[in-house]
Amino acid sequence: MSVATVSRVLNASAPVREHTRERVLQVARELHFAPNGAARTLKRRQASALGVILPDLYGEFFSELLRGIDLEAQRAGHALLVSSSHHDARGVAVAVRAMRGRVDGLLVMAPEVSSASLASVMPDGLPVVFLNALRIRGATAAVSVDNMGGTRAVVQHLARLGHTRVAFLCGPPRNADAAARLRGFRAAMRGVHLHVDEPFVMHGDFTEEGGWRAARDLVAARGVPPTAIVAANDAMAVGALLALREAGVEVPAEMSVIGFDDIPIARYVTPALTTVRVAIDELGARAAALLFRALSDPASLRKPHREVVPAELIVRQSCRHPPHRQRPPSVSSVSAVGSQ
Amino acid sequence: MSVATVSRVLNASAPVREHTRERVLQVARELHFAPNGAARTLKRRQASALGVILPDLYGEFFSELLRGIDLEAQRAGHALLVSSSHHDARGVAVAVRAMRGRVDGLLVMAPEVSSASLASVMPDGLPVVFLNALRIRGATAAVSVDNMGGTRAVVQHLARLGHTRVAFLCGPPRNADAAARLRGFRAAMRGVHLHVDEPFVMHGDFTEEGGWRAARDLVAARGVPPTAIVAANDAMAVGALLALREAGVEVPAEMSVIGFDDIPIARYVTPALTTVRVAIDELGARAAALLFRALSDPASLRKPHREVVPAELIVRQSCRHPPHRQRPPSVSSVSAVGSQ
DNA sequence: CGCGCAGATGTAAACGTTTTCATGACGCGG
DNA sequence: CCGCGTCATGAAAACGTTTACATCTGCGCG
Repeated sequence: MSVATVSRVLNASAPVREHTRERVLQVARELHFAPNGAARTLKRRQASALGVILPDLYGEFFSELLRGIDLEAQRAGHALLVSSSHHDARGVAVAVRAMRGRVDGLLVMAPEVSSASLASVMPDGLPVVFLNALRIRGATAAVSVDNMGGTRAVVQHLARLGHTRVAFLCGPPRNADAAARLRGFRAAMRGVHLHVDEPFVMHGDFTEEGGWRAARDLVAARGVPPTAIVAANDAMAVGALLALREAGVEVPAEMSVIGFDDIPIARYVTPALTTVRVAIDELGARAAALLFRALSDPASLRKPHREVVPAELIVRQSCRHPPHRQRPPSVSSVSAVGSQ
Repeated sequence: MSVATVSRVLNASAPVREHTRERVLQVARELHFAPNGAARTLKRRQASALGVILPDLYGEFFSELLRGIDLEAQRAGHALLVSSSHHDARGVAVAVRAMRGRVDGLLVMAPEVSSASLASVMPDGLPVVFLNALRIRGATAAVSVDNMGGTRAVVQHLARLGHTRVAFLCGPPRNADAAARLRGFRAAMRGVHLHVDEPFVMHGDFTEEGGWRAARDLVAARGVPPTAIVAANDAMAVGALLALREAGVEVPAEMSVIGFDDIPIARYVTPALTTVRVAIDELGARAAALLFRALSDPASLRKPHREVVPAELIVRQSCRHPPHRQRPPSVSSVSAVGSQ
């Protein structure tokens, strides 16, 4: 029998007489035959795979993200071609080139790469959905976290508790999420008529150690300390918690700490971390779903599409009202206490 | 100019005159040309990709594993084709078939699939390295964690502290790691001449909730309780910690708890969890390295090769010597205290 | 009884590369 | 001046599928 018949049997793409069908299947089983994916992709012009380009794979964030993507891809019968450790535009470009012809679409997360250079390395004719990226020039789709809303919730929560001197621990300078969270913080502080003390805006890098260093410096600095620290992510908040404990500053009695992301660890630190929950798996799933939509309806990519996954405040034990000012007893102090 | 020349320029596979080379590159840039991966794979008979088949993607374990694999694959210029959620033999078979012709080798983790059925679904002619699997029949390679050594260290630690009544929280019944850890526990207990009380061997499922349930039942049971709980993984140990706190049992004063894996959370729970550290990323990296070795030297797959990554006891705060027996004061009690 | 038609199967082209072989140009030694 | 080796390039086959088209076999209907 001919290769064509075999193909028809295996794909059920055309009627084949029962007798020959059986024989083909039997022989296929005997020879452990499995079709060659590359040839199939080449001919069909569809790879049944999605390319995923990530800056890194370290930590729970990426694990969750991948899980969300995989869930959606699996449902559509697609595999995932994953490539990580691409921090700069060149790295992303290399990864994209390597994926050409082996995937049907691309999910790209490169929070540290500028919008312009990202757009310039994207292949034409391959649908792309960006994750957590800066606003991308040109007609593209993107899914991102509601960083502004999340930080607004944080600031409003602290303001309600009575905090006025609030410090902010930034993420890496060129990171899109980090930048958005700082912007959100500033805007929200304006919104509740609070002043942002510039020395209270500290540099960090999204790592635990960075948070630890920043908090250590903060409590060591002279001058009136803040009563609350807002970290741009949970890892830094956890580091800050550690530094504060080492410095003998009690949380939340003397200092409130609040994070962002709600990584699993947040529940387990002492005191449990008040933070902003982001459904990271949903971020991935939504991005994948968006990509599939673009695949089935290429016209939908014409107009830029942007989705935002919500960020929700999770109140735990690391925030409380600020401590009373420690002043020599006086009329003004008493009245301040009385005003609570 | 011809396609052949273009191919030679892009791969630097044969001398091309400088002038034509320039021209080819220029045009390629203009057209944003990128070679088609499927066609390349088909012709070259090498995909520059590794297939990774996992049971799941949930939690830090897989994130770390993938990171280790990716690190090694990246070094060799290979991409990763990831497929997860394959718990049974059929699921693995489907994934394997889908990867045929798109990868150069396979990394398979299927701790719940029996060795025989796993062997039967593996394609011939494609190198495979198993992760954390039961002993596979036939000539294959595998990398696994030193579960026996890890549990031995745990038991010896507890024995040194003076524990005699030790409970064990099993993982899922058909899971290879879970089984090995239980076997290791029993063997080690025999090794230190301690009796394993069968009611103290509790069923679990590697989840936090499973650990919580088991610990709750344990303290609610009548009879003399154990003085230490060994969990087959950290997630269950964390759940047990929670259940004990809820039941008012103090850890480590009244009960010691010890885990396995050293997931990041372990450091942050209160009390910090004593556990066994496994370099999960190394597990992945070693498996990938082994696969690459097999690729460059197919003969090396002839003889089965097995690697074991070490497991190291990490002492934190969740284990202490057992509490003194609470008996009505008597001569024997006093002498027991005196004997310490 | 012959023609057309439907259903089953074979043939061959095409997908986009890589690579072998052939061809042409060129310089050099005989 | 010719033959030969070397270097650059073109032509074409091959990789393993899918699929449009051709072919063949019956069968029903005019």
